[in-house]
Amino acid sequence: MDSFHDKVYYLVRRIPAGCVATYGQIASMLGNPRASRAVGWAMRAVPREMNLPCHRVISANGTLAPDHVFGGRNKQKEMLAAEGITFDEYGRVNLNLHLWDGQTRD
DNA sequence: GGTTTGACCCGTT
DNA sequence: CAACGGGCCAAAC
Repeated sequence: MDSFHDKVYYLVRRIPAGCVATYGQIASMLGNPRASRAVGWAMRAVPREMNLPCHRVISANGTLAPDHVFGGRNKQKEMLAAEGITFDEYGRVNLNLHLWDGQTRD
């Protein structure tokens, strides 16, 4: 369990409810700020059976993942909203409000 | 072990 | 301002 994507799962799992993290941020935490793509790769590679809050992982500009990943267009949006995440009129997450500090602070 | 792809990011056209 | 391309890294084929 030392592979890159394994660390991604571990890190994503640490994201507290009501917070979101960006691919670049996670990649940077792993030590590869350029590995944002690899993070996205790990996300699409991880089975949904896993207890992984992938809905809390979004792109740097606040846009959520493509709908086909969650099987529903606003599916991810609903889950985030249920956790207290708010969106702007463009359907994007307010990173300034919910962006994860990188520490579970818990 | 080289090629392809992937839920990205950033700069340039 | 929207679209395109290049670049980065890691895993699957």
